[in-house]
Amino acid sequence: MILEAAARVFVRHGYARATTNRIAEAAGISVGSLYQYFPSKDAIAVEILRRYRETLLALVHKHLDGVGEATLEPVVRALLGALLRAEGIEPALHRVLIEQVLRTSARGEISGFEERLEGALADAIRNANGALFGRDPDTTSFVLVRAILGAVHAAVVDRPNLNGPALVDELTRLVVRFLAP
Amino acid sequence: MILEAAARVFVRHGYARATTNRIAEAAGISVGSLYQYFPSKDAIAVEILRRYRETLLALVHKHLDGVGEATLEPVVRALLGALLRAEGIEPALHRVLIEQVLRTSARGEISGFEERLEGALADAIRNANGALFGRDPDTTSFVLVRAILGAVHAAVVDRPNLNGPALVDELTRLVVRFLAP
Amino acid sequence: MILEAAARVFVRHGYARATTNRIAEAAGISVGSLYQYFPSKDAIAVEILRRYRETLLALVHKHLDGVGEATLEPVVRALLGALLRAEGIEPALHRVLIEQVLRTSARGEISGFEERLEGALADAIRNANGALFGRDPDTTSFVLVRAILGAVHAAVVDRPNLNGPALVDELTRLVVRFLAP
Amino acid sequence: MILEAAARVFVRHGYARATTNRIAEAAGISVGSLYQYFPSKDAIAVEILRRYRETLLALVHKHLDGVGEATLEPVVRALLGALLRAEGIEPALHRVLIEQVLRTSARGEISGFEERLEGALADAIRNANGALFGRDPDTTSFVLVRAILGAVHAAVVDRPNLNGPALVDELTRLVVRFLAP
DNA sequence: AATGAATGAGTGTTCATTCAT
DNA sequence: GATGAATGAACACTCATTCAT
Repeated sequence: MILEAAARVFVRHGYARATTNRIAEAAGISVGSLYQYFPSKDAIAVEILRRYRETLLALVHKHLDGVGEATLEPVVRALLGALLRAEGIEPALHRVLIEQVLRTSARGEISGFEERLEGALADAIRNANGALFGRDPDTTSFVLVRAILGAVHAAVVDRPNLNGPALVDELTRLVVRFLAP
Repeated sequence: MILEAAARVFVRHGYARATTNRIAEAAGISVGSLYQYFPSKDAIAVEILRRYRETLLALVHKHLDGVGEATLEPVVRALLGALLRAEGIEPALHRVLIEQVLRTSARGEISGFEERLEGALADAIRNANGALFGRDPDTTSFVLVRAILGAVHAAVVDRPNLNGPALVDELTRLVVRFLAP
Repeated sequence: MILEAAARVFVRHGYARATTNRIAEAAGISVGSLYQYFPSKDAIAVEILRRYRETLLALVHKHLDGVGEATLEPVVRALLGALLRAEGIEPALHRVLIEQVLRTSARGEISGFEERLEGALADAIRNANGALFGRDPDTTSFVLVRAILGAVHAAVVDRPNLNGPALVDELTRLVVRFLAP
Repeated sequence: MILEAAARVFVRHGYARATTNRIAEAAGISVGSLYQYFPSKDAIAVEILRRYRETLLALVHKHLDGVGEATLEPVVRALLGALLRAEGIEPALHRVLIEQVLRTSARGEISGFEERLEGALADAIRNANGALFGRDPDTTSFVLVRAILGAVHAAVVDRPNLNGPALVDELTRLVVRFLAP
């Protein structure tokens, strides 16, 4: 409850202007109670971000786990479609958390999300394509994860009305062509 | 002077802890004088971001203006290399501004940067490739701009030591393959 | 139990930072139960101080009751030794209570301790010395009680390693000479 | 101005309930201004105590500097009289500061006051009496300083109406007899 | 134009106390 | 009786902004 309320307040007011009293009010409790569940405002944001991150990672794993060489394209298409249909992404929340919380004390506790995605993708690549002859798998998955995250994120945040098949087509094409040997 | 000083203070302390007194001190003037040139702290950040944005756009235009079909790959490679060599990107400043300023009051005054990049890219695409038969140019440039921005930004911010030729190779491959008909 | 626990918490954290929850926890009960036995945090401190005061008074009486003229010095020496050996003084507790509790609401409920000591001493003086010709017994016992309390308290609190025979010698000398006719 | 106002508020409300806003109001300024002169509430109390301490030490030195063997009694009498006439002691302020401020962070910055008094007294003793044959000068001055501080302090705080000649007589007797060889 | 002392609303956080269970 | 979650007033402190000099 508190996390949901806090997420709403973060989205509506931004992190800096989301006062603990406002969050408590939105959660229908008192500030005092808020502090019985979370030791600080930062801790609330960190927990929201942690859960969000786990959700996304689970979604990615769910799609990539069964991937094989023949199935690369449909799997990528399904994953991207799921991401874009906001099954994983909560745009405004993601934005405010990434943009503002990371600046605060919590930096270190949160990092590693993209790195884990890169690892998951690198594994999937090896399973599907064998070696990308001559290409460094670390660099390849770094570029791909960050590029896709950038595009998906931008699509969800800045172009909510663009989420049509054309977008999935283009994103899928980007991935599949990039991963061709 | 004020803008340079403010940029330094933003980078060093983060937006929220960059007090106007600190900025004024770093600029060698008094707070009072600061407010004679900028009506608010936000206005300073907005102006920094505006200039930063213009610099990046100019860099992109400079590289794309002479692009022709035969030269797509070297041009892309040169542009990406320039971006990654921090000729355009100042990672820490970019991060603090994007991550923190946009949430504040200034949201609306700043947007449009990526859209203009997309326009520039779309033009270049048309000049170089003619039509990408059957593909929607808006969606294509949207995906490409956001993907590249995501990857370049991540590389500059999170992997300052990764900026080797392999990275440029992969990024160039991403672009060129994606733009193939 | 509650009082012992509270005393420990007062000593460890100071009065202001000794929360009622901490006290209850130290006592192995809940805050709610705490408030079934004491109406407020102050009341706990007052009761601790009251008992402490009674202990000290009893110690003084025990030594002074049998005093006679011939025995003044050994009695004084024994009493001072007992006080300094912490048979009566618990320095840290004394300090925190005296220094912090008295300021709170409880001022009036606690006073009278020194006055009763003065009375006890005045009686002992009369028994031992008869009249201190020409000297006002009230002033004399006031001065003596406060001087000794000051010195003993300082010794226990500030000079725990000074509690040797030399200290008792000097204190005894102070008392005996002062009470000489 | 701030220190005077703070002293008044400390005395009236006690340290814990002396809010910085109250102090600022009493000083006729805003909280913000308060913090331009002192970095914290504690710092204000520490500075008050420091000045108070210096005043007292100066008073003691002024009286003891010219002491000689023959003049011990009149000098002691004059000093005690001065102390009791509140030339040096501000009872309520002293109490609240000693009792409450020392518990806070400032402990270390303030200590040493009594020790310096002991040193001053020890010097005076040597000048006046030569050696107190066989007695440890450190213990002697410790006992005397703490005893006198205790008695004088109590007189000023608890017996404002007792400050008559009889009190000075008794205190002087205490000192002179104690210092006799 | 330049200064910088002054402002005061606003923040995160604490903790004595209450009361439904 | 016992519990402990809930309360919310209160606090120290910050900082964007103003304005008299």
